[in-house]
Amino acid sequence: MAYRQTDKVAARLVETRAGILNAARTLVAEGGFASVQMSEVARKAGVATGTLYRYFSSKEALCRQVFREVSAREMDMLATIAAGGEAASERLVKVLRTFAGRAVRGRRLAYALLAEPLDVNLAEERGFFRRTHAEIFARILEDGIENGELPEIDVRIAAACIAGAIPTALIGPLAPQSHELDSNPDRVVEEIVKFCLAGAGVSLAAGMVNNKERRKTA
Amino acid sequence: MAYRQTDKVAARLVETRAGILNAARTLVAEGGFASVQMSEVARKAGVATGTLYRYFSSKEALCRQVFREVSAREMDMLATIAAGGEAASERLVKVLRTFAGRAVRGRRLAYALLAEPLDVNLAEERGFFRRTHAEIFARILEDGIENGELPEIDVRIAAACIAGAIPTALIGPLAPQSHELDSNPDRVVEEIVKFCLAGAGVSLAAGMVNNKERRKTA
DNA sequence: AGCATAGGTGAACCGTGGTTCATTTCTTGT
DNA sequence: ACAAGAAATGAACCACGGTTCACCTATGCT
Repeated sequence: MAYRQTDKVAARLVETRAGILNAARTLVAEGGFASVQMSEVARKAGVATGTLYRYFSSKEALCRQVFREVSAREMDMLATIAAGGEAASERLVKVLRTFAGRAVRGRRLAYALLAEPLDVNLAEERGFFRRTHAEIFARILEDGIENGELPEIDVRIAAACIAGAIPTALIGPLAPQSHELDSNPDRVVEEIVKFCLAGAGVSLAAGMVNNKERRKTA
Repeated sequence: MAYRQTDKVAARLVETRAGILNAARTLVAEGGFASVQMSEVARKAGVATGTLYRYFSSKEALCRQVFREVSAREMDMLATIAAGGEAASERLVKVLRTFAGRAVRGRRLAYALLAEPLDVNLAEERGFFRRTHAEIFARILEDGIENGELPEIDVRIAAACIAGAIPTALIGPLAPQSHELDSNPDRVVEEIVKFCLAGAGVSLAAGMVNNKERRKTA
């Protein structure tokens, strides 16, 4: 025999793969998944279109991977907060603020992940993403109910409401004008969070305390 | 000259047009806008594909019209309730229940109107539809704030939250299983409405009173 | 150097489904 | 009945963009 893949080559392959994902991710962040064209991805990654198919079996597979990588970061972030040791209502506030805050700031990407029309294959991926959100919310609500911080509500439904309210109020046709979001993102985020907290039965007073971070509460 | 359109013919044209819209609407209700194919519409309407283009300049135009007709009915319904003379919180409860209730019962169509991935042209139409919802909610909230029934909140944002929470909690990946919705739609609707009312600051007690329709309240 | 094999290329291919248009059929006035 | 124009037809057309594949280049071993 006369050829066996060496480390150097393997490294280059990894790099190329990363480059392709990178190019695709950039395109998504610029114009959503709909704007991703294989020829464009290839151009941006500096390879031929055919090459893409040596790394990903199809456009769908590529987009899926992009979706996963981008959404994983978001989910981890929320999961970390949710796993913290604070009181349920405090964790809830933090999670909602983070979720909403990141969505406003990365609106284009948030749009792609949460609201953009996309075909069934990717919709599955999004389904997972959103269900994970809802689960995170639901678990915190459960905690809160268990130890009496929150009233007894259907946590699944409340979680779904939250997971729907936040993106809708921040991105898409019902969101405030972009310039308002840019000039005053925190106010809008606070208002949305307030709505969701109230919906879940968190007393507003408790929410407000968190606003200033425990001062002399503990 | 030798031909001038007569009433009989004009009537037939109107009928054919209606037939086409009807066929298209049926297809939408069955499988969403994505499943609409001109050839299918033609088959279902009993005309040739070419004929469609004598009535609608393009597929987009046809779908747009279908969207408008279907959504107009829904909007009117809500607008009528909103214009009623009851107290703001009562009107709010009614509007939310109607919105959610109709969505659960006509889930396939609601999906097409509210959640299905569709391309930009129709997305515009949907934008109008959703903005109208939000406006209806917002106006009621304003009324409530003005006469002191409700706390002072940002009505635009609250309205957007509501308009996002309800569909998300009822259709799509975060909704309860279909069989649960079928067997127990009212419970789910009530729970969602409760969340939204609480979010908007309607005291739960008031909401509950309405549940039984004023008994001896007034 | 020479061979075997992996990796890369990009122009051509192809399925899909909306749209067109030359032709046919129907309507109406003379 | 016939002409003149309107309406309907549906097979052919076309654009689009993902995918393929025959060919080329780079790499590693002897």
